[in-house]
Amino acid sequence: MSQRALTEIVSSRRRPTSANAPELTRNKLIEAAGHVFAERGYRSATIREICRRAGANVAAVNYTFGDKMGLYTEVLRQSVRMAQNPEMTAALDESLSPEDTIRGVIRARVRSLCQQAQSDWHLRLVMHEFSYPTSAMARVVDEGIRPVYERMRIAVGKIVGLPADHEITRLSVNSIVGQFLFYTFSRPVLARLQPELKLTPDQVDRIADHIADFSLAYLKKVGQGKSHE
Amino acid sequence: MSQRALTEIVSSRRRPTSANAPELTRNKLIEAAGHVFAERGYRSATIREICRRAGANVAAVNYTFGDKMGLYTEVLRQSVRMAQNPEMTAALDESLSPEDTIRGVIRARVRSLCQQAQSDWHLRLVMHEFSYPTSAMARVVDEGIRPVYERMRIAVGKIVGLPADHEITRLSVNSIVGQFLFYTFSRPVLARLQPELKLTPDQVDRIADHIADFSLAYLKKVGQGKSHE
DNA sequence: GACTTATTCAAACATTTGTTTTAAACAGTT
DNA sequence: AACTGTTTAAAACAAATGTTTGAATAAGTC
Repeated sequence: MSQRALTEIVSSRRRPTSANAPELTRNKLIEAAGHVFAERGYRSATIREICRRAGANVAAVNYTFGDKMGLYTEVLRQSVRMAQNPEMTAALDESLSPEDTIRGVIRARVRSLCQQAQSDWHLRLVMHEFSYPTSAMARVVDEGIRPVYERMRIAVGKIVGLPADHEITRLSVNSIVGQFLFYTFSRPVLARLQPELKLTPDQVDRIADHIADFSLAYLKKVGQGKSHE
Repeated sequence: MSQRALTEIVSSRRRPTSANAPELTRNKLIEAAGHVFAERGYRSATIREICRRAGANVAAVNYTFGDKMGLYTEVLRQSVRMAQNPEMTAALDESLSPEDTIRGVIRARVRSLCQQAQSDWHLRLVMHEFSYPTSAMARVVDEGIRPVYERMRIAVGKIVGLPADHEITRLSVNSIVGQFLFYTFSRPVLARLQPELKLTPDQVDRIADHIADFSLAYLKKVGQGKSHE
């Protein structure tokens, strides 16, 4: 167990009044680790590079988080929390119409593509957890993905006129999710395949609109078919 | 440079008449490496595990392929070749109607999901190259992906009544590709999110049909809209 | 100011891993 | 059988990497 974790248990008061220095290095480590983990994946990321980028000592990770997996878990937790950005939570509001819910979720996710400024690595990290799950995947799915997925199933179900757990409903949600995840997953390939595709903010919005139009065409068609029966 | 590669250049005849032993270990290495690379990714895969699974000596990889990247390149080349299975090449036949082309491509790709028997790792490998590209990515895209992509653009363009390089055409192809790649990428997450989704052969075919129906609803709608103008 | 505690740092450790080396086993040829 | 070239095997190497250690520094408390 890490020196610090031990200390926090033994001493009754954590975080002495001032002295926010440790909290600072802790945050710097998480921020740097996010980038490195997202770029290289868990195994290929090295503690030395993370600490170098964070401007901290090599021992800082083991001191603060116990070990490498402890840091990764913390980064992932942060990442899941960040993925629930205001735009996404607004899209999940129950008062919205089904169509607005779908358009909102798509837009919220796709938009996170072009704001590479800070939270670029969050999504890439979750992506990596998708294809090469570690022990931390279960929590990521349950806390970060399932809520959106469930909400989408309800919205889609209303449009197609089928139960939320109907096979067509589920497959349709998969189709929608697959479309916008593609732009995150395959960005390098996309860059080579369509060099002219620039991810400017308005281009990103056009992509989001396209995905919504593409998806709603099917959903509405099925819904109309059902209403005629 | 590897001992063997050197030999092949110096000696005029490769592959002495009988003596298929080296060819055998070579194939065993590629087969084992495919599994390990697909499971762990390039960096996390170790030569020792590959050789252990192949029943070969640790030095076999460096002897036969020069270095680890040489083996990976060969595995990837094999993988791209395998991805062009008979079903896919049949789907790319120019005489097919646009709709049959699209349905064929989707079906060929999605079907490769359930035949985990042998070629399971091929697709996962390309997936990994998608999200964490190595220097070998360019060839994978140009040889394995671009042909399918171009053919899809033509077929989609015909249905929507727009040029193959129109933005709507391109985005629509992305939407289709994204849908079936989702089932490969996110299989572990999908397993947790929809435990009841079993990838039996007929279920896989239903998924393929759904993706085709889902996509064609939009394409045909746009095509009809265009024909009325 | 002495004492205790928390944090940072440089160095070292132990293990893993890609690679090389050197020799032995094998196969074909004369 | 002797020779030649090819493949395999065991051991060793060198670099990288997660982790630990022990001293130095800072910070708070009496």
